[in-house]
Amino acid sequence: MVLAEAAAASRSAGDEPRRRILLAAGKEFAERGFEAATVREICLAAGVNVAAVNYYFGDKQRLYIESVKHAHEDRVRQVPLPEWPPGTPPARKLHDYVGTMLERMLGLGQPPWQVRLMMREVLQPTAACRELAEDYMRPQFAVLVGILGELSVGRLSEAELRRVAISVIGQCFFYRAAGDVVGLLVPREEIEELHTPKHLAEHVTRYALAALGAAPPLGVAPPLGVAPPLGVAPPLGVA
Amino acid sequence: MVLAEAAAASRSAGDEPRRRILLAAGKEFAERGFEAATVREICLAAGVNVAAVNYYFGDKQRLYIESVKHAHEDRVRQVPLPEWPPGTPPARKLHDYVGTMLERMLGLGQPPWQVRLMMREVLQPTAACRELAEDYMRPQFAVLVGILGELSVGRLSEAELRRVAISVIGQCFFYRAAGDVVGLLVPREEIEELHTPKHLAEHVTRYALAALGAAPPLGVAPPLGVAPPLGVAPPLGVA
DNA sequence: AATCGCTTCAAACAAGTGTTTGTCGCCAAA
DNA sequence: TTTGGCGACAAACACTTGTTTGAAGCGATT
Repeated sequence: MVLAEAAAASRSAGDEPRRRILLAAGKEFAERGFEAATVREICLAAGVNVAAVNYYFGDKQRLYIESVKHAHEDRVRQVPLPEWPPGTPPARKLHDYVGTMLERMLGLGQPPWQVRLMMREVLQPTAACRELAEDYMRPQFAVLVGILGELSVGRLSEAELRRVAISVIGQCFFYRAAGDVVGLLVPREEIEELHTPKHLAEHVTRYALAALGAAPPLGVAPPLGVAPPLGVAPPLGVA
Repeated sequence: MVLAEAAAASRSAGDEPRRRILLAAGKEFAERGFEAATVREICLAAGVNVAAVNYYFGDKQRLYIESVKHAHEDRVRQVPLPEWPPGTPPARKLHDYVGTMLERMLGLGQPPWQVRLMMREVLQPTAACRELAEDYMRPQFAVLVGILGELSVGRLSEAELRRVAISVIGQCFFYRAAGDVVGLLVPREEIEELHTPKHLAEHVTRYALAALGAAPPLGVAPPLGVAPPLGVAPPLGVA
């Protein structure tokens, strides 16, 4: 059909400039922030005319919103949460969860500007992106709280679980957000060796498990790897 | 002396506009970032002429650097680390350290823009402010690593201690940096009750102590307060 | 009174900003 | 072939930006 052809054309060739703008805008906004990024620079990088932004997105503000949404959805699609079969030990779920979160933040396979863009939003949310926080982050947060609830089998209140969840997320967040400063405090080779998503996931998970009494304290037993089965640790005697 | 009088005048009345500019600039830079903040707005808020910025600071860039330094020094002076007498239990030191850090970040007695300004620098350090990171943050970080070393009495390597230290700092950081998003995930009254510097300090400290085996796991024993003596917990039997 | 140095000010500057405009080329529909 | 509309473009628009300028204002010193 001619109509189908036209539609396809307007979505492939026709939307190619639109996607190029979205890509360039994401990088530029991430690196320089909304107000400092210039439409001209974005269009130059995208290889389109200045007027194209107005043509495709209306104005700079709406281009920004589209960029943030696009970046986040892209990132979540790239690194999804695994599906756990019933009966999966909560310790493994936690490990997977933390690993996924860190992979999203630190994963080197994908451009880093996407995360940086999100960081800006977290630090100072834009009105249009609160909905994104509501729609995406809240359910993710609930999953984590659920896992922690399984791990602590009723010993902690909902409020306490949320605090622990924030602690877990905060650690993951910090490794990315403050990466530059961390680089000033830790030897370079240590970062390259130990600050990979895999190693950090083990650390953050172990840290949480030990704090909850679901694993031995740090430095007491070999750190959990992928190989050894993850279960709830034997109850600890309390003084 | 006339000379002394003149010097005093040039440092009190004479530097009053300078200080007013520094104050207004700090707020403006913190809220909008370096490039988005405008010299005109700053001068309007400070009640001085636009040319004053150039007169007192040379240009916008140097005004920014001065603002960041001023804000940080001010904050550190407002909430200093306590002096610990020899023999102070490391668990108490950790509690004090975390409390100080959170008080600096969340303390309501002082304007919040100072911290926000620092957040921007941590997220994306400016060339001129790396020295600040070197001079101020590195020694502070070393103190924390030392405390954690005491707590784990040789069971952890230096690299592992640094990772734990980053975890502790990351949690404190996140409570401030992502405050707005946290507000979307946690009920309002829970924040007002539990997300105070004091309560959070207890949580972060307890979390770390439990992870290191220096306190019972979360939810097993009453949380540590100021009253009960803090010491190293009895060694834990390992499975 | 005259002079000097420091501070303040309104005004202007050149550069860069987001946005709009009118035109031109192109390709399918009539 | 003509027509119509869509997409791209250079040019211009109105505005804001950081910075500079030169002329005062003011008090203390000579």
